[in-house]
Amino acid sequence: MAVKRASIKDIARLAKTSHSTVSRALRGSDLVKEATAAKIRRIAEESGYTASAAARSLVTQRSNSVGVVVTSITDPFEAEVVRGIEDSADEQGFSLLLADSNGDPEREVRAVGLLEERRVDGIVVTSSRVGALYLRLLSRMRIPIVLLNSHHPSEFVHSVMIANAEASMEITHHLIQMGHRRIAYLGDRFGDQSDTERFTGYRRALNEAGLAFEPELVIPGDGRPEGGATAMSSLLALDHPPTAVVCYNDLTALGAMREARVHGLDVPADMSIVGFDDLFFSEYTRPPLTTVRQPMRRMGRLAMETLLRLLRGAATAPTMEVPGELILRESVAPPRKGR
Amino acid sequence: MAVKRASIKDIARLAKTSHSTVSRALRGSDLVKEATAAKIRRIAEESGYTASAAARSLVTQRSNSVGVVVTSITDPFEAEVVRGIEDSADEQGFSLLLADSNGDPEREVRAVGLLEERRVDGIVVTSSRVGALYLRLLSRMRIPIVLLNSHHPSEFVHSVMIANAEASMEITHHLIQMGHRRIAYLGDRFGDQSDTERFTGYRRALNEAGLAFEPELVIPGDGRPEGGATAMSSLLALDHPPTAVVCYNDLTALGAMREARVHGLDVPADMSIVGFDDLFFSEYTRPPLTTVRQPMRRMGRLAMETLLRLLRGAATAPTMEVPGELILRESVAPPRKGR
DNA sequence: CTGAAAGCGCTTACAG
DNA sequence: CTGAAAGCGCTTACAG
Repeated sequence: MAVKRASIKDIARLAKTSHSTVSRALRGSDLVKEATAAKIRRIAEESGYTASAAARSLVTQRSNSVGVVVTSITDPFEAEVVRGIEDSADEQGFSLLLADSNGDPEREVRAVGLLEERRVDGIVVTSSRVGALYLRLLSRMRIPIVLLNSHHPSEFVHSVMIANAEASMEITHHLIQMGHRRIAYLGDRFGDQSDTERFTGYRRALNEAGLAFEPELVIPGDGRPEGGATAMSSLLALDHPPTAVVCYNDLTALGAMREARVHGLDVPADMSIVGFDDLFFSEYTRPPLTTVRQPMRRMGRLAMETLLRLLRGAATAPTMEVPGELILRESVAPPRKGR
Repeated sequence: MAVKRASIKDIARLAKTSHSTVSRALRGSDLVKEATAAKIRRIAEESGYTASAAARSLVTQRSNSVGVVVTSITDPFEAEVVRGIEDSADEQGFSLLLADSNGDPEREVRAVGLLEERRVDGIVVTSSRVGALYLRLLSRMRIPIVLLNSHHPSEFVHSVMIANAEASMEITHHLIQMGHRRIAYLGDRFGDQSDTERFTGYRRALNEAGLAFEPELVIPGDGRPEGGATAMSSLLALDHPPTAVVCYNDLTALGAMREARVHGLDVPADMSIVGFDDLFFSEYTRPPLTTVRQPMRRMGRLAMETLLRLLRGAATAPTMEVPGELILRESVAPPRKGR
């Protein structure tokens, strides 16, 4: 099926020169007489010549490609981050190799194996759910790795982070200011560091306000609507349910909102709910969701740029932190009297 | 930064054999004595050897990689499809090169150029918004191409389609059955064939029911919530607004629902709204959205499998069509009396 | 400015 | 079963 493609030698023959000269001309070397170069370019163009990245990278020992490792590309957070990475990669002429692990360890191993064979120049891991296994495998490759929203400093591993604790504290504080006293935290059992940090921010806000921490108000979800719904259901089964809930992310909040509604509660009148991420749908929920905006694309971009800097051998801070932004919408209201 | 990696020659030296034998052993050739093979495998393992895909593909003329071209990976429809492709690619040991054009022609050109340099074995285009430019560029490569939800039969171009017209007809018919007589179609000006076909199904359903087609009830959106909101707003400005609207997709419906609400309408009591796709959030909208489910992952899988079949030189139907599935939820109700 | 030569890391006929 | 040789398509010192 694949038709034989023109090589540098074919062009050389047509241009009556050597393939070395063709290579130089096409790469824009100024070691070639302009007239020769022009002729070569024309012939290359006419014959639809495109250099082989494989051959080139064999000699340069650079592939100009990066591996992007996601837990699931269908998670809107990861998709946005990948978009930012791709934007930057496109500008730099880098290709993106996408590896979706689906959180499956065996698949992780296979994915890393493929990236290794392809000799990617670097890797960005967009998920905070980095298996320890994963990181060990990746580190073995001894190429720069940039983690998104997860930490693991070492010579080869850098991080781009959102200020989780600060943002979580801020949004919890917002609920407190609105008059809430019983505030739940609906986490993500797979959220690792992100979850821990957001939880920390929540606790800190309670603390600062002199509110007691109630373990029964902390329930883990799974980072998705299903988990949010289930967790909300547990919360509502409590003798003394909360009047507000801080969700690990918007997906969790989406499920929590629906579950509250199913139980006949009005959001926000009966129950205030806040999220984290500010995904595309969050301004379209009913009511629109109050949340923390993560600059997802910018973070993706930053990750790619960090990788590029590392590849150039430039010094880079081992971890870069960007701030979250509180987005006030309509899913928060003061608690009803007497609750 | 990149440390020198072990090559086949290094392994050969350590194993006191030739690199040819190492190559054979590692590829599992039965031309190698088992004892030798075992020793080689052990040494390769110990030295962390991983074959170079670049070197291999230089000689085999196969890259075991496919290019995936999306309009935007942040569109949940495309993300789901990519997931299906990736699932299948993973099983076959293929790598995915992701190219996001963001609908920008210049970027399309660059993206295709990169895929060409990398000598991908095939390409799947997940977006129905295929620029004519794109397809011309891609076809030049003379490698198999599979289009998702868009048609363009030729020797190298195959398609995986949803039965747009049928599904659209069915969901429109559902609205008619519920008693609606003034039904709008809220399209996607960038939707190309998908939009045309869904519109056709809508018209056909009206026709069959003997309902007049009213051009003023057809308004194009942009396939996203913003466009859905704007279009709904125009619809509501009509002297005689519709009582139901068929949206090009769920994203459009999301915007339309919010806009209806902003205008003080209750969905579905005052306005029935249906979508297309059944994205992850559609069961979480309020009210949950009645829509047509596309088996997105399965379609992605099918696209990849078609590509693989083409690469094997096997015969394949130029276009494969999968059915949509009507998902009844709560965004549809009979029209209010007297409207 | 230009060309011949070496080499990147593999696979695979060919000869034994 | 094994090895030497050729070659995939490039880049880049080296010599002119």
